[in-house]
Amino acid sequence: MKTDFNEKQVQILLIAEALFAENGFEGTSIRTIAKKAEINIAMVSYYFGSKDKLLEALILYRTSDLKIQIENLSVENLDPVEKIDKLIELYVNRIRCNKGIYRILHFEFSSEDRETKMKVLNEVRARNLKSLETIIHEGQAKGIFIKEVIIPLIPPTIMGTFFHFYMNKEYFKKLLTLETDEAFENYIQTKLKTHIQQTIKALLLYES
Amino acid sequence: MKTDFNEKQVQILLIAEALFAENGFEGTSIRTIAKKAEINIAMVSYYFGSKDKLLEALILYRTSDLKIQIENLSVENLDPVEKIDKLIELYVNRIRCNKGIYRILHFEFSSEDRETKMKVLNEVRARNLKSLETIIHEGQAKGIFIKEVIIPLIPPTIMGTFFHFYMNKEYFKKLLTLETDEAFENYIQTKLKTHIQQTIKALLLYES
Amino acid sequence: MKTDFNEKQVQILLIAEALFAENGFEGTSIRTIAKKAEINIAMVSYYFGSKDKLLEALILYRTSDLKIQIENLSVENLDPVEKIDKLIELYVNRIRCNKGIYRILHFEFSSEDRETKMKVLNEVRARNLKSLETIIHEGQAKGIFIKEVIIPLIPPTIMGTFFHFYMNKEYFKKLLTLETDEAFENYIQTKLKTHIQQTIKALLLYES
Amino acid sequence: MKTDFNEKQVQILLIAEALFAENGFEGTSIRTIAKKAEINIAMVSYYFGSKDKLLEALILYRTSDLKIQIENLSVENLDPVEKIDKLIELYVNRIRCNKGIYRILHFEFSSEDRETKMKVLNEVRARNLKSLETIIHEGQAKGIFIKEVIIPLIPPTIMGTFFHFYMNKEYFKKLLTLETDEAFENYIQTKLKTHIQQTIKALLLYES
DNA sequence: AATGAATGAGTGTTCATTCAT
DNA sequence: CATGAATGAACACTCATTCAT
Repeated sequence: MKTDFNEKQVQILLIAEALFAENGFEGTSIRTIAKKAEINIAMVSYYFGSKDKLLEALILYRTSDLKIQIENLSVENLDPVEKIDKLIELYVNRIRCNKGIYRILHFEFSSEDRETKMKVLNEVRARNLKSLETIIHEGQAKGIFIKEVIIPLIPPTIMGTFFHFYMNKEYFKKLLTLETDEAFENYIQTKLKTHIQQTIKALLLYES
Repeated sequence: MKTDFNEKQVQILLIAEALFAENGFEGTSIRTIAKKAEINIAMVSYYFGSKDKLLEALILYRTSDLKIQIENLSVENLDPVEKIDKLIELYVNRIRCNKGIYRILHFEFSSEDRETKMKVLNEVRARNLKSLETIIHEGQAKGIFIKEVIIPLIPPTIMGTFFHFYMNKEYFKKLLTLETDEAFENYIQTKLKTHIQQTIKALLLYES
Repeated sequence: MKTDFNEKQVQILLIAEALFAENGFEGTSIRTIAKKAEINIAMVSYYFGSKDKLLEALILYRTSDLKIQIENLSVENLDPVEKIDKLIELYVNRIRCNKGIYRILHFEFSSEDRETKMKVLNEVRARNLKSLETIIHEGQAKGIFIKEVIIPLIPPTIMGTFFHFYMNKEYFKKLLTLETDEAFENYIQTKLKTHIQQTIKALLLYES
Repeated sequence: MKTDFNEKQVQILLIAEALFAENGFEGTSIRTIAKKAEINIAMVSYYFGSKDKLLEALILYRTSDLKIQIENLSVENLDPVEKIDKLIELYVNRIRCNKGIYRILHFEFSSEDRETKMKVLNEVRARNLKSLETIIHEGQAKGIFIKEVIIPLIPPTIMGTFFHFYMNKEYFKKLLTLETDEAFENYIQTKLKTHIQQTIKALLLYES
């Protein structure tokens, strides 16, 4: 499976990503993509084989991207609590910058058999989880973090909180009186991020 | 707007709900619904007017259901921490029993203009938030809960965690070695529920 | 074939006629008729057998009506020119009052095989033509009317003028600055009627 | 708005015209057109966008045709009476050659809101009316034509007479003992045309 | 006698895809 | 290598009609 795409293919992928994120996979027609990309309708099938293949290509393109973004936190000279903060900040930023593909990955594929194919995605998840585990185990070894915590359930809390907030944008804009999209985005980067950090830290630190 | 549906209508609604939850609204055709419900294709339009109206009817049917399920927690003679536990249990159970409609409501309509129509949904959300606020304010007044918490961000954490877990079923089944769907369901009702309770309680109780 | 209809049937017929006249036969659905008549959808089929049969019933009902409306002009003690005036007035009024059925008869069925069935219509036409011939022959005998005229082409001029005007209602309303439908109707009864009378009289009187 | 159509489009337009003229717009399905044109059902939408647009294209195609046919009568060195004769001959010939589209235009759009969109048609009508007015005003100025005439009611008389005759073909064939369609067509070009000319001239010349 | 429920054929339209050039 | 033309299947929906009650 090829992972390098030419200029035109990338252009199509980016537009497809935006449209998929906006209207969903089923809600986006090849015609719409072609029109927005100012290319012929046949080009999508020509370049990617089919609409499904286009999506797979998009995931491939984006997840290979994700790999590069991941840095190794454990080497940094920070205490575990700071590392958690940092990790969540990284998480949030990464999702924020890749909302399109994340949304697609997490909502278009839920409960589909396609999921099994998503090796790349699973690899990313596995690495993320590994990073988190390393940090937490370090904190637990140092007696800072509690032990009664199910680590695999922490990423769902981080990502779930983010997505639930993001996908109910209009509701929260109204609720929190965020007038513009910029205000909403800004809220995510400040208050929401802090909320998630605070939540996870509390979970790890609070001895019940 | 009618809220009572006859037997056949309910049958259609239930099948539609399952299919919408499984394949999304756009991904589900009237034909599929009709075939599964063993009715004529025209019946959907006949009973509900259109596919859109069917969805609205489904939401109406389910949310009128939700209203009834809501109980008043504040009157119970429990301390705030127990109330939080109870509320989350209620939350989780309600979502669990209405996964279909919840998924539709929270993910199919994200960023759609239809959202504004969803008064019922907003009412439910408002009531839920109100209950939560009441409990937390009580806890804060008693000096049990911390004050540095953004209450409207708590439901996203509860629901987001649940949904992210639920919508990545296959991944977590593999990760947590849950062989069957029953095991998965059981995990939600025990471990996941506890994780969410633990998380929110920590958030409210941990003085940083 | 029965020609007497009960109260409910007549009600349906009248509403159907209005709708057919407005939107044509194909453009009018049984549902629309049923809704406007505030009866069950099945009633139309129940009372008349089918939509086609309804139309036939309507034609039957109206043409048996038309028969009665025809009066004998020739006996009246008027000079031929006055008789022409009178005849056209009668023509116009009759068409005006039966626009629906006339439109259907003359334009919905043109070139259809059903035409052969339309014995009643042909009888009416024959009688009308006979009346006209009698008057014109009388006028010609008296040396008032010219002889170089093809009598069977006169009804087309009368009816054609009327219908062309009526069926391009919106255009003529704009052209003649007739603001309301009432103004349009009034224009027909006054100016258009006079125009037709003037035209036919000129045709009969003008020696070229 | 494009007015040039390729070979295939013209083929479709011609078949559509025939079918629309035969069975009306509503009475003609895209499938029927496609079948008769031996093309795929989707081609109509593909070429024209929609059934409505197909009709608009047809009107455009035909009326742009009409434009070319129109000659400037006023410049010819004829007296007003001759000009009227000529104009009517032109009228009749044009309608005769474009019966299909004329029938559609005049009977499918009666009293519909679509009518307002039909700018091209209105332009043609306006131009025709203008030509007629010019001639009549000239005749009136020369003291040949009477002044008591409502000019906008003359086209309805011309066209109405023609159409009423044409659309009741079978009736008139029987009445006038015209055995064949050719005889009928011939009658239109000779007797009917003359009748209309005679009628309008009489209207304009007869001083009551 | 009258009707609500239900049907299957048909509507216009859009879809992803293919193919000849 | 790229594309405009074309396709057939599927879409939501409306139609006139029927049938059990």
